[in-house]
Amino acid sequence: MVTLDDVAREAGVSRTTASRAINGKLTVHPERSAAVQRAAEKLGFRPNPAARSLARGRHDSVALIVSETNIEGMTNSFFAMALHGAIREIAKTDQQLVMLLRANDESDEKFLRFLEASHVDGAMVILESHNTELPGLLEKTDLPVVFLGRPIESVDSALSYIDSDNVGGGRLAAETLIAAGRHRIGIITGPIGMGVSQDRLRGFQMALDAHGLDSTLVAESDFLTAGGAEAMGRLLDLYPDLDGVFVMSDLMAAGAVGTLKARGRRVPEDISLVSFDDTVIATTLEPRLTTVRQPLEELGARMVTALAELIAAPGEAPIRDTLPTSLVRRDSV
Amino acid sequence: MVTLDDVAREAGVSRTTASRAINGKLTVHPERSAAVQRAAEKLGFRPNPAARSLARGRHDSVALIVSETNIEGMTNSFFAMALHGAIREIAKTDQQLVMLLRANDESDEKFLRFLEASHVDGAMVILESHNTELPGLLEKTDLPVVFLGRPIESVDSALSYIDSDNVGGGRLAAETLIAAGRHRIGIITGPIGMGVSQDRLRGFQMALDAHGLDSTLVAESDFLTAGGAEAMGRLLDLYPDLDGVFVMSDLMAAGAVGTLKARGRRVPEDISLVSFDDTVIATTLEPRLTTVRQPLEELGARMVTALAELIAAPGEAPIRDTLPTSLVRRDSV
DNA sequence: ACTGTCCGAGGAAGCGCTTCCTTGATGAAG
DNA sequence: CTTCATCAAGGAAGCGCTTCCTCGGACAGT
Repeated sequence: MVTLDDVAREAGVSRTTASRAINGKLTVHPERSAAVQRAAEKLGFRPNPAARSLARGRHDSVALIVSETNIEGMTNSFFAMALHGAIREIAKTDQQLVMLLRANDESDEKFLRFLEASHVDGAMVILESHNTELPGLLEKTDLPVVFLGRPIESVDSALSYIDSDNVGGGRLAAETLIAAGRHRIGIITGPIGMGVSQDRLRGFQMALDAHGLDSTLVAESDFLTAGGAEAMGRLLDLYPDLDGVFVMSDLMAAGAVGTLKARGRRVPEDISLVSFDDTVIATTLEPRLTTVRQPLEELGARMVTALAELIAAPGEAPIRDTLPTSLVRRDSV
Repeated sequence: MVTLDDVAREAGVSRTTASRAINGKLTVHPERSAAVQRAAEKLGFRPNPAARSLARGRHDSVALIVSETNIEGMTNSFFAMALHGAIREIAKTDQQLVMLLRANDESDEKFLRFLEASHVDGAMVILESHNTELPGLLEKTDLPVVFLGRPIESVDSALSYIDSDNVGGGRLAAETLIAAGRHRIGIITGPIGMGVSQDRLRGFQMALDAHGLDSTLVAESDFLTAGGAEAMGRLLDLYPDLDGVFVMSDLMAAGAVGTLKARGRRVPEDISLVSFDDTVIATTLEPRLTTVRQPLEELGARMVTALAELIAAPGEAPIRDTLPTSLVRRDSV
């Protein structure tokens, strides 16, 4: 850990002056100030916020008070539900949850610095399709990190993650469609670069192959509604005889159902559909979706406890937990 | 501020012993330990987390890394959109955002202690119908607090809040319906105990009164979908000749439209509807909703800056800002 | 040339807590 | 009765930073 003293020594000034320079006080000679800045930069100095708070009597942190119901209401997305589980679990400990925003246009370098400046004991990331670069980035830090969702990098790295049994979920979806008597079964995946997509696809294909069915009716998409609508169209164009489809998220399923209706295909009469997630969408859509449930709030909670374990025992083996998925039968099959 | 030294003095032991007792170390005589606990309780001692972090080299805080897109996707609720604005704004400063969960079953007393133990410089609350007790509770603390949404207590207190122009929004809704030639216009409100409900109702009634229309066709509800469906039914039962309705949230509008359809009323042919919020629901519903837009992300951002001002200048007058609402015309009028 | 100002810089104290090290007291062992 | 271990408790240092206070030097005014 680089302290202000180190910086002062490097710059050849007193700690007092270094402090002033770092804080942009005006009573310090420009030349020396520059020297301090240079030294700080060179050594990678990050002021310890705890020491600052103590000395200043100020904390530079504000609270957002979140009523439980605030987040209970957020049942409509993967992220929100996982967040709910995580916050609940944190509240049981005496830890604080600080939210760090990684802006879309922020450079990797800058974010890493920001993260280190935060002086947190560990970090968690809920992986969605848009932040797949984070695992690779966070590998560079030796801060304990837990991901919700298997990072694609996990095979040859020591990343820790909590995930649901996506392979099993994919198999479950496929078997449900097969059991319903379907045999031209397509699949709409999330970004194929994501671990979850690969795992679900694998489970799905294993099941179809085991039954001697064609498992190559694949359309890649993005987990979102519009993408699902578009991918469904593509699939239908290529395989007009489709009678079943596994869609990897409720959101995409909403889009897919729209396309299906627009093309005059009835669900489930003409084509059966199984989706994934079991968010509220699955119950509000017409027809209500048969979907593979992921225990999102549990995943969020487990992410928190896993991180605590990692912090308590650094250098141990990575934590990799898989929670079971289950099928929720409704009206779309 | 009560420090460990105060506790030690009160308990008649050394600071070292007090520290050990507080942290449950076993090398302290049970009797003295009890004395320390009593003293701490009596004085209301809360360990300063900054001092702890500094001494222990540990921070007891973990980060949740949130990509911007994570929360951009949360466009479907009042809370989520405001949160988005707030997080973005915080990221511009060097402050940290800590999320504090107020559990549904947590006592006021306990929460207040928890809040104080957090040692944050200030707090923010996004008011929704379920956490209306928070303003009254937080008045008891002298921590700077900013609410998003006018607390009902605001009239005779010094609470700070940011709100959208709900009176103007209510008027806007009414005038839109009147301009569409409607003259039996009902309204479905949120909980009437909430400031926002009162304000929107007031604006609505002012406009109807100005045009000599009956402004008493009121049904109270809860801002949620099911409530909206139910309230619409009530309104229809009482006033079968209704030809226009102002619904105070997109969520309730979704329910109301459902009821309307079920009863064979076409929107907007038979009855015009204006809602409030402009969340994604407004564009996904059939018909797409004409709705009063609140600048939710701006409200969230302004809440952050207001809090910063409050922290910087404590004891100043409360901050009360109102941001304009606007009408978004779609297909429901 | 002498005093008075002003400015930049450093010494040192101190923020509130934990913890190493030491000390005194007690009881067991020789 | 002395010696040792054992245990509870306190003294004091120190975590990394800010900031009050002091001080030396440069400069201007007389």
